[in-house]
Amino acid sequence: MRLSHLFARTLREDPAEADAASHRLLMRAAFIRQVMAGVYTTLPLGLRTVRKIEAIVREEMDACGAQELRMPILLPSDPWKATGRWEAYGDEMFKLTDRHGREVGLGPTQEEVVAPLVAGELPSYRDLPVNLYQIEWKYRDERRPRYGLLRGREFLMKDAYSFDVDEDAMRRSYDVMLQAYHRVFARCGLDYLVVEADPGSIGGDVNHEFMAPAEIGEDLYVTCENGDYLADLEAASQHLPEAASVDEPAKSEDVATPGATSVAAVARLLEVPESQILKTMLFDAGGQAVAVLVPGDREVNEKKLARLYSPSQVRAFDEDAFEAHGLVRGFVGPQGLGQEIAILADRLVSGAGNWVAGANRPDHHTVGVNVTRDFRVDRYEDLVQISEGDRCPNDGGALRIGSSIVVGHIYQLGTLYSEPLKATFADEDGIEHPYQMACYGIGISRIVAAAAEQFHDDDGLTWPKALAPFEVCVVLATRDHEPSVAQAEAIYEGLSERGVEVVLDDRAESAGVKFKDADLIGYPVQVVVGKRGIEAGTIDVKARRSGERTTAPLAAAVDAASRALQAAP
RNA sequence: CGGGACGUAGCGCAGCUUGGUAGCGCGCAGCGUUCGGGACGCUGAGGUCGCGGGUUCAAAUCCCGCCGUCCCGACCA
Repeated sequence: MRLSHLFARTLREDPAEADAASHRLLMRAAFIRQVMAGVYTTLPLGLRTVRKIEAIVREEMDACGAQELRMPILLPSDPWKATGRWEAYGDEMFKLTDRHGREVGLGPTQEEVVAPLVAGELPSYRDLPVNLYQIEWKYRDERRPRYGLLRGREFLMKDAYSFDVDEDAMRRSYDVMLQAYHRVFARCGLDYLVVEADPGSIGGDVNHEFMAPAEIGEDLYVTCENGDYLADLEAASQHLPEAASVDEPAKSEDVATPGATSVAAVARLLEVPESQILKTMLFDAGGQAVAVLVPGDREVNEKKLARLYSPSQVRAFDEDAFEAHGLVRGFVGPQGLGQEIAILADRLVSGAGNWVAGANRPDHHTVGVNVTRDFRVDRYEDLVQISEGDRCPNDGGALRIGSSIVVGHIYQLGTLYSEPLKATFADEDGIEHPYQMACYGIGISRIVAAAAEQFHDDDGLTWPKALAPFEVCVVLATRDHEPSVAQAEAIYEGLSERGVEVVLDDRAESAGVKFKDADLIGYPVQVVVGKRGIEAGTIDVKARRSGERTTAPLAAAVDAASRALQAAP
C-alpha cells in the first residue's frame, strides 16, 4: 500500500468531542470517524486492525472446534419474550416495528436465535457437543455511550455458544474456550487478567471476565500487593481485621444534628471519625424491606447484596418507601426497626460498638448505640465494597484496586435459555432434555480501543505488531532526490516479497509531516530513506514502541527492517 | 433519567457581556522557494453562525422552545 492512495487523513489537533486517549488517537490517526453518539465509521486503517483481531479470534475458535456461522441482526421479538429478555433488556434493546406492525429488535446478543436454531438441527444426544460462533455487529442502546469505541451503541463482537448433554460436558466445553481465550488475548499483545466476576443480567453460575488494565476502564478489580489474590471488585472479599477491644457500652442518648443527613456532615458536627458512624442503608429486595448496616466510612456493595436475594431485584429505597415505613431519610438508625424489615450487617460491624446512628426522627442522631442492647442484627454478611488497603483474604497483604476494560466475558448458562426456549435434545432413552449451554463473548472493536489505551505515548499509538494496521512504514524523507525514491521503492518491494505488511509513505509531504504521521499511526517499525543516508549508503530503522533507532547499510535494509520487526513487541 | 458544558468554514477556536459589513490558526487550490521531525512567501476558494419562533429599524450576539455532542452521576455484557 502506498500512503498517497490510502484513504487516511490524519488530524493535527485533538477532536473536540474526544476525551479518552484511545478515542482521541483513533480519530487523529484516521482509524475511525464519528457518525453519531456511540456509532462510528471504521476507516481503512481501523478496519485492518479489526481484521487482524478477527483473524486471531477465528484461528483460535476454529482450532478448538468451534464453527463459524452468521446470524441475523434483525430479530423477531417472540423468542425474546419467551426468555423474558424483551422486557428485561428494556430500553437498552433497540426495538422497532415493521410495516405489518410486528415488533422486531436489533440483536444485543444472540442466545434467542442460536438455541432454537440448534434445537431444529441437532435433536439427538448423538449430535452433541457443538460450539457455534459468529463475528457480527451488536446493538445496545446504552444510556450513556462514551469514550469512543469503548462503549458504543454499535460494536463488533465475537459471540460463541456451546451446547452439551450435561453439566460436566458443558464445563469441559467451557474450559476449552477458557484456554482459547487466553491464547487470543496473549496473541493480541494485550496486558490482561482473568477474574471470576458477577454474572450480571445474562445470568448463570460460573463466569470469567478477561480484563485489560487501563486507567480509563470502568470495571474495577482487586489484587494483593503480594500477587496472590485477584478478583472482580463486585466479588472481592477481605481478611477481617482483629476485633478491636470494645469500650464499655456507653449510655445511649440522642443529640441534635440539624441538617446533617450525610455521614461526613455528622462526623464533622459531632467530631467523631466516620468509621464510628453506623450507616443504615435501606433496600427493597423483591418486596422485602432490608436494612444494611455498614461502618460510615464504607460503601455497600449492591452486587453482593443482590446475590443474597437473587433472582429478586434489589433496589435502593425511594422517597415513597421511606415514607411507607415511617423512616426519616438521612436520620435512619437500626434501633427499634420492626420485624418486617430484615436487618443485615456487614461482618465489620460485629467488631465494634458505641456507634453513632440515626435517631429515626428528623435532625437527631443517637450516640452510644450497641448491638443487642439497642438493636438487633438478623444476619452478618460480607456486604462492604473493598477499599484500597484492606487485607488480602489469603495472606493479609494490602489490597489494591485497579481499573480495566472488559474485553471478554464467558458464562456457564446451564439451561437458563434452553429451558424457556424449549430447546431440547433426546437422550439414549428418548427423553427430552434442555441443552446445557455456555456463551462466550469477545469485544472485537473494544479490543481496538483497549489496545490503544494500553499502547500509546505523547506522539501517538504504539501498537503491538499483531494489531498494527501495517507492520512497517517506509518513510521517504525527501521528494526530489531520485536515488532515494528508487531505494525506498526497492525496500518497499523487498519487504512486500518477504510477506511483511508494509506501507510506503510516498506522499508529497515534508519529511516532518511523514515522521509525525508514522508516529501517530503507530507502525511498529519505521524505515527512513533520505538523501542524507542514501548518499552515505545507509538507511535508518526506528522501533516505534522502544524508540530505538539504528542505522544499517543500504544493502541490508530489508534484513534490518525484518530484524527490527522480529524484535518488536 | 438527574447535574454541567458546548454547538460559528473540513478541523481547532475567537467574536456574544454592551445588537450595527463574520474573523483567526490549521487544512484546501494556484504560483514560487524549501526538502531528515507537523517549512516559507504571495494569491485565492470556502460559512443558511445547530434548527424553529419571538423582541428590534437591525440578531452569531437578547428571550423562548427544540435538536445535537461531550463530561459527571445513576445504570450496564
